[in-house]
Amino acid sequence: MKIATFNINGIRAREGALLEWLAEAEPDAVLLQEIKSPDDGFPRAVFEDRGWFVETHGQKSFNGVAILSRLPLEDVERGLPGDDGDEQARWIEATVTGKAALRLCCLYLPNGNPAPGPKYDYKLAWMDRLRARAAELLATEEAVVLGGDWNVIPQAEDAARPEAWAEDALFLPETRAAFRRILHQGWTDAFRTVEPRPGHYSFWDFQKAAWERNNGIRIDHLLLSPQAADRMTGAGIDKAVRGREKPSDHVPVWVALDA
DNA sequence: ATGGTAGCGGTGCTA
Repeated sequence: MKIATFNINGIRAREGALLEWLAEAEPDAVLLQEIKSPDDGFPRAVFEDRGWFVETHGQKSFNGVAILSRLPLEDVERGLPGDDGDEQARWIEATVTGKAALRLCCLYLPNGNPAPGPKYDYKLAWMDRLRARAAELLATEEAVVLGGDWNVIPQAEDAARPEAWAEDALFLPETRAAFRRILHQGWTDAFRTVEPRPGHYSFWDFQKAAWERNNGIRIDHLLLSPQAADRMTGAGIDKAVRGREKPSDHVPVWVALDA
C-alpha cells in the first residue's frame, strides 16, 4: 500500500498535474494540502470518476486539506482537536482497511512567519495541539500515518542553504524542538529512515529561481506509528514533478507499506 | 540587492 502526501497549492490550478502524477505513481491514498477551496469547490467528480474516494476539509481561498483513496474512507474526522475557535482548515483523518486497518492523518501545519509574532504563536500552539492528538493516536497501538506539509525543516541537512533559514519560522530552534517532541513520542520519519544523507528536498520556492538552483528544503513528512513502521518497505520523493508545466512548489513524498 | 513568483479572486493576503 503506497501512501503519499502532496501540497498541491490550489486544487483547481493543479487538477491536470495531479491527475498526471496519480496515473503514473499509482498511490493507494494521497494526503493533499493547500487545496485553497471550500468543500463545494473541490472537483470531486473528476476524481470519483477515476475510482477515487474523496474526503475534503476546505475553506475559501486559503489552507484546506483532503484525502484521496482507492479504498473507502471510514470514520472521517475534520479539524484538529483542542481549540473550537480555530477556523483554519488544516486537519483531516480517516481509516482505510486493506489486510489491516490504517489510520491516515493529513495535516497542513501553520507556516508561522513572521516570527516572532501572532502567526508564530499560532504555529507553536497548533503544534502543542498536534502533539496531544499524536499521543492519542499512538495510544491506539494501530498503524497510523501522520503526514502532510509540516512547515518544519527538522535539521540543517534538510536545507540546501540552512543559514538562509536561521531566522525563519520553519527552522527556528523552538520550531524544531516542538517537532522533535512529537517525533520522540515514538514516530518514524519514513523518508529519513531510507535516506539518511543530506540533499533531498520536497519544496522549492517559486521565487528567486529556487528550483533552477536546487535551493530546496524538506518540509513534507510522513511520520509512522510503530505498527506502521514495521510494515514499511520503501519511501521516496518524486522530485521530477517540480520540473513540469505549472508545478506546485511542493512535490509528492511517499511511503510503501506491506498490505 | 529588502526584490522575486504563484494562487485566489477580483484587492491584497498568504506563502
